[in-house]
Amino acid sequence: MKRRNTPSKTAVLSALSTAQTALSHEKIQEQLAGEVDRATIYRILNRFCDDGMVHRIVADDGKQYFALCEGCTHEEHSHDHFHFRCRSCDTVECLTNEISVSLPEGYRAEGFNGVISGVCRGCSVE
Amino acid sequence: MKRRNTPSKTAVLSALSTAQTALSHEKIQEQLAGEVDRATIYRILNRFCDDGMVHRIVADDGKQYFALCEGCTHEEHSHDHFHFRCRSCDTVECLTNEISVSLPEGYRAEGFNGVISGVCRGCSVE
DNA sequence: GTATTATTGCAAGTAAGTCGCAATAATTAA
DNA sequence: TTAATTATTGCGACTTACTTGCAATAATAC
Repeated sequence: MKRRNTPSKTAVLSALSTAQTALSHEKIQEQLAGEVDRATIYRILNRFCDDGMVHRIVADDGKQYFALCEGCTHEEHSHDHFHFRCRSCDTVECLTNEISVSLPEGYRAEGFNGVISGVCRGCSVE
Repeated sequence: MKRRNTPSKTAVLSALSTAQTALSHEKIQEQLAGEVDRATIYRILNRFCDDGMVHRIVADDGKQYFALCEGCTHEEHSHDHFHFRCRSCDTVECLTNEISVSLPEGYRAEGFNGVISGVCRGCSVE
């Protein structure tokens, strides 16, 4: 199944690449209000994840956040870093620490999802 | 607000303490089918979390899982350990590694939620 | 330009979790 | 032991995040 370039896809991609943080579907929809359908945004994001361009973070609020992959090839992904979600402004950002956890014998790891929540710098200053 | 002992509360508690793993609301409901109402189970679990008897894990499937706290006092909680969710049998269990992550200046951590997903021992053998 | 088929928009559906409210029952005090 | 207080329950309705079916649209390849 070959991918096609569409205005919607471009719009979502540019929203993601402009953002300094990971974006929820909601935030993306706000930016693209009127331009792109809700369901389409979801589908585009899922495709991006399937293609390994974007990684999906499931935060402790149960919602999905999306961030462009940096320094990942299609074969080699390293998303073993934490994310921080601010409980005040609901912003999710990538932290730089890479973590490795050793699993018990016989376990196979496929995905890593680490989120620390609390209050970010901006919100604790105010 | 003082807590009361009820059969429902006891039932949920015993489900949690019998289990070797963290339980989803769904799993608990299965066990208590007909005995306790859906909403009541949710409320009991939330109360347990508020009281610090139970910790809540939000897995990468976006669902909540609950596990009894071990070795936590009301004042001092340490839940900085990872969890493992098997994508095949959907079981969530606690791992023993404790992790500490350093945050950037000005950030305050309040919650930790780390889940590694993959295939557990039981499922990879079969 | 035409054919192929990925992608879109819309509407409806699903699933997890919450909430209001009246009824019930655990606790406390009499 | 009984009566009063109020935490808890059950029910139903609701919200929110996300998915899906389907017909229409529009990228791409020839």
